[in-house]
Amino acid sequence: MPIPNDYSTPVRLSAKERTLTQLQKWIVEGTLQPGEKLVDSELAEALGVSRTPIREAFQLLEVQGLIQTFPGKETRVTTLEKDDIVKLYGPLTALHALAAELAVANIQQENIEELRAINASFSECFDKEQYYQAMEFDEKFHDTILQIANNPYILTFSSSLQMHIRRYKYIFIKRPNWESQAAAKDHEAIIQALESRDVEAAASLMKHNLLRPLKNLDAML
Amino acid sequence: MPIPNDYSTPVRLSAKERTLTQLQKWIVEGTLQPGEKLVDSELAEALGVSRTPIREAFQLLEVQGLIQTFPGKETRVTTLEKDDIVKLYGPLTALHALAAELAVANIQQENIEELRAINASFSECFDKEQYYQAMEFDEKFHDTILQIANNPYILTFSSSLQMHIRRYKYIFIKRPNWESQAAAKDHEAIIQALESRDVEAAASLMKHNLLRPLKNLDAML
DNA sequence: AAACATTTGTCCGTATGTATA
DNA sequence: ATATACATACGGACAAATGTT
Repeated sequence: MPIPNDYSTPVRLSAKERTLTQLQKWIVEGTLQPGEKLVDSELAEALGVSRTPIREAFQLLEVQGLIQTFPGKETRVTTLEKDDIVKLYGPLTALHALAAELAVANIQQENIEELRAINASFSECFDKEQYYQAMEFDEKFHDTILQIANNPYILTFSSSLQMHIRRYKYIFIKRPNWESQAAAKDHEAIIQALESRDVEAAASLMKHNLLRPLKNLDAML
Repeated sequence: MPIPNDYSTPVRLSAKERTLTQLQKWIVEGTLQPGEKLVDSELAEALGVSRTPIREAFQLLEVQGLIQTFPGKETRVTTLEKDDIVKLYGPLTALHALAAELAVANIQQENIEELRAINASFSECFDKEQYYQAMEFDEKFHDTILQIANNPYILTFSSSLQMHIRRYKYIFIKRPNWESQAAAKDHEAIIQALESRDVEAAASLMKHNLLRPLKNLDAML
């Protein structure tokens, strides 16, 4: 089990942060439906805080593209077009491929071992049919490479894209059977490319791995 | 000249928006120096609004990476490491290269003409030695291709990166001589690649064009 | 057209937390 | 260690804008 690395941050969370996290979760998981109207005073009462933290969270949710505010009028959860999910994969793939290239320059032996450990856990999840947890290990694998690449812009953008992808998955595909064992083989190939410092291969394999779910998408949607 | 598509939004700007725009400008142009402490009550008085719009603008400035808030403690303009400018160019290049690829699928004859017109204006600026305006036409050229690519995520991320690049230029390079005539030739080559729907060439030429300023950077910093 | 209801936008007072003497 | 100063976090009230009856 991965150790949460936000342990150093104080347990004390501001009302704004709690509100933001909660609303993100509700929108991504579909509790708050696409197109649903959000009234800050209602949410304030529901979450036991004043309107201020709600409005502050709204600001951030809007730049993340999860809600849309019509100034002076209303605030709504953004709608989703089923076909637009493909628009997420282009930037995601480009950024992760770049991250793989950058990671080659920075990678250490301990990184290799960590990636292998994560991928082993990922693979085990299929035997146990724990597909949701598999998804989390998959994300952890990719996040680790982003960390090694050491570029804050890639990190920020990727996590934003990842959140939207999760939302699409939750809304349009209800069952958590998104991962295939083939992905574990992809991961091992990526690790080997990093290990042998093969920039081209790392980028190319990364693209291939990320585009894999796109192939089965038509069948699932 | 394209018609700004935010004309439908009322001329009436909220205090929050005015505040945000003003603070962005001050930070990017260096009026508010890197590391400078920001006190909401002071800015509120200076801008003639209350603390609320200031705080709301702070939220957005923080996710844009222009300021950093230490909750309950203080708020400061983010510092800049001169060497970190190269970290901006990786993602920027990857996203614009992807945009060029996507634009190939969507491009129309009128787009070609618009791009040629923008590039002509860009080129003229050098004869007049209007280097600041040249930069604006250069950005307009690239923005137009992003528009044609029609991917909202690329658009958002690129504009964020662009803002940071402007900030680096303002802080570390004072003179606005960042553009070279060679860029105009790059642009024409890109246009031809788009016109002949050559995906590979479009992406490759785009990368080359964007990385050009990076070569002269050492001399300037 | 005008008054109303609803919701967002703004202001300011107070509480809480942090740093310094 | 305690007190004090200061800045931020939050709350509640009022103002402005929008849509409706």
